[in-house]
Amino acid sequence: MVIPIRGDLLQGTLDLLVLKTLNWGPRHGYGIARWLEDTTGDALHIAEGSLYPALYRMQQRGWIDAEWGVSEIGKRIKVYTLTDEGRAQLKNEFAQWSSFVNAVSRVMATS
Amino acid sequence: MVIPIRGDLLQGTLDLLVLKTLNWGPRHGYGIARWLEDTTGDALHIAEGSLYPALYRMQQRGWIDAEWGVSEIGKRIKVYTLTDEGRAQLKNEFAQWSSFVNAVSRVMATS
DNA sequence: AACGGGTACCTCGTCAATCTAGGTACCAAC
DNA sequence: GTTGGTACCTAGATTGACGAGGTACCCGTT
Repeated sequence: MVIPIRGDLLQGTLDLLVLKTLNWGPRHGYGIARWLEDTTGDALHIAEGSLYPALYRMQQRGWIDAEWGVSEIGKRIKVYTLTDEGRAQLKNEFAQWSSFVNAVSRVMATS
Repeated sequence: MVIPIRGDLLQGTLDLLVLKTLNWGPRHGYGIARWLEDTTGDALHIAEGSLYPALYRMQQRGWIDAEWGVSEIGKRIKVYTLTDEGRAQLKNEFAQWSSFVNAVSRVMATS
């Protein structure tokens, strides 16, 4: 049974997930969503209405670069690449995430 | 060094933390915040502007009961108690949280 | 007497981010 | 010719956390 994950849990983590995905190499938006869903066994669902605004934000912040290209099957795609700033941000966000998970775990583990 | 935790990470998790706190027994709002900050070594900061609205929401949803009382030092306090529904919600939210952390971990662990 | 600081509650307005539901476009398969 | 997949986008609604403010009482210090 797959437990549905509420959207507000994703809040503040979507960027981290996207940055991590792009750390493996350039990818286009749709591909990022598919990759994330695949590697989490569909535990995460990446809504397009969340993803595209997020990609836009991250581009504005200089974390990723974008350029138009063509996919293997001939579709017009926008390919995103991690910048140096993006790599720094990834490191940063992962540290925050770890620290947060750690804190919550400490609470949940109390007895 | 303490890594500051962005507020959006807390989004969707504050309820879980409060429910878990109340699972140890009745507590008042201010006390809940202090307990959470203490047990996480101040990794989490519970803002009152987040906490009190959250308590109100959870009461409306039937997860917690509230009644006025007096603290050990004579202050007027509002004491919250977990309901059966709240206990069910705690179980539910913890399952979702675990599932989510698991999914993110799988992404972050890829190599 | 005045002040700062701790306990304890509350609310208003702002902000940020996700999601739903729509839309466009092309192509392959049935 | 209609469904379904790939691939992009946006507008509006909703939600929740937060900062900043306020009230009230008490204690200890200046």
